[in-house]
Amino acid sequence: MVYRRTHQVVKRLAARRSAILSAARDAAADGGMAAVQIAPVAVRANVAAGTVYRYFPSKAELISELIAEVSRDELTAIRRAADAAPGPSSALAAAVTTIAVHVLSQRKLAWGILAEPVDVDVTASRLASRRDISGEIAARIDNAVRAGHLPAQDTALAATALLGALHEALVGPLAPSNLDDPARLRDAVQTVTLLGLRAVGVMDARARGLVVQATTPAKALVGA
Amino acid sequence: MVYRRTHQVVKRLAARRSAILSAARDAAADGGMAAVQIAPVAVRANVAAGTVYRYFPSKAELISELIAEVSRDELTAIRRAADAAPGPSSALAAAVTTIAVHVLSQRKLAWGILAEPVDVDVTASRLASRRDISGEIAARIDNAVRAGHLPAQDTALAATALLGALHEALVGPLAPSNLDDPARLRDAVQTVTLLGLRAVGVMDARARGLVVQATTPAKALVGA
DNA sequence: TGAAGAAGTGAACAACTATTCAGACCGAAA
DNA sequence: TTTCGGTCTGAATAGTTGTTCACTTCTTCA
Repeated sequence: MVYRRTHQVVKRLAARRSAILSAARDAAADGGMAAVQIAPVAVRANVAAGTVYRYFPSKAELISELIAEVSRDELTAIRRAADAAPGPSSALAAAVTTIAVHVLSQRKLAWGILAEPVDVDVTASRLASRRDISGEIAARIDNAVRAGHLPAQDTALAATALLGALHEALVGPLAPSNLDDPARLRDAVQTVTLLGLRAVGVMDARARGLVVQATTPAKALVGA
Repeated sequence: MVYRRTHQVVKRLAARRSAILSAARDAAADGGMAAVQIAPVAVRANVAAGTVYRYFPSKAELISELIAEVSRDELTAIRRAADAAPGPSSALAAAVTTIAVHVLSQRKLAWGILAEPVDVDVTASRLASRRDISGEIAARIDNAVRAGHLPAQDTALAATALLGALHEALVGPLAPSNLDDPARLRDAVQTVTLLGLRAVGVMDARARGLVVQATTPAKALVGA
């Protein structure tokens, strides 16, 4: 009398799991990580608190998966943008711009994923998230160096610094306030991208059209 | 029958207050903000838990003062270093280097002050801390711009980005690991300072001796 | 249709710490 | 030395949330 999960049940279970994860993501996007509490998330997902624990062994695990998921999406977007660029320098510019735009369009989520205080230990998945994205940027810098567009440098450190600059300038507590205005937002993205590119040795990004060019396609994402 | 505090008592009270604050600072330097809990801090300060509340209305207030104090010290050091420099560009370099060195020599404390999760709300004092230090850097950038050494730019945003880069690269979770080795540490400080200066438009900081020059006096601080 | 096992429920529990407060202790004035 | 307000103490309190578990509901299969 073996009980076997019907295909339908398997699907329902998967859907429920993903509903819980989505609920957590929505909560984080709304109110930051502080809003990711088991009871409220359960309500959003239309399940009971106990049910969450049938899918995730602990809150730490839930948040870790949330971070991993967001991070995965981010990485995909970065790669897509960079791969579409015509050369290594503009690929780097596109990657940086993509991050800037994403981060700005979901500021609370970004802050939550990156740095917001959480009451459980999620350092491991935050570390992984940073490592993945920083690694991607480092690779793009490396490409530009190899192509002779940038001076040789410690690319890993440069990538990390670049991300730190982006995040602090765009979602940190000192970030400019009126970024809801699309024009200002584009300005901020441009300015910060320019700073970042100059830091790694790009000399005249604006003149060469790297920044503006990279900004244009990404701009659409803000509306979405 | 007016009870008046003797001068001696006043002094003892002040000493005790400062002992509590120091204990909190030590705890933070040892184990980050997580270690700043009322009971352990009280033990370090040789008082009972309740006594802490005769000096600080809440844990939030205690930590806020801690942040303000560290921030004040930091600002003083930055100003001293910058004011001792011969010109605006090297003043900027000196300021940046000073921050880098300080942050590295007290990594846990820096991380705690800046970004570590805390269970009480200290956003206001963190914001103030950032604003003060970022403001100082912005002013130094401004000086260099006015002197014609740097291109015109949004100095506030640049300063914020610069600090973000410093922090992420030096105390963030992706910071290089073997910074206990003094040589590596100096390398990291140099590299990151260079990046930061390039970002704001300094073209050949290393060639012009800005970075090395600024590093040398600050190096002594690491030992202290 | 019914038996057996899986999944879902939500109120109760547990653990962690900031905070309180009634009483002990200390120091200043008489 | 006595009195009395200020100061200190630390065990008890309180509030917050993650987590559990006895029970209900649903699903599979004979």
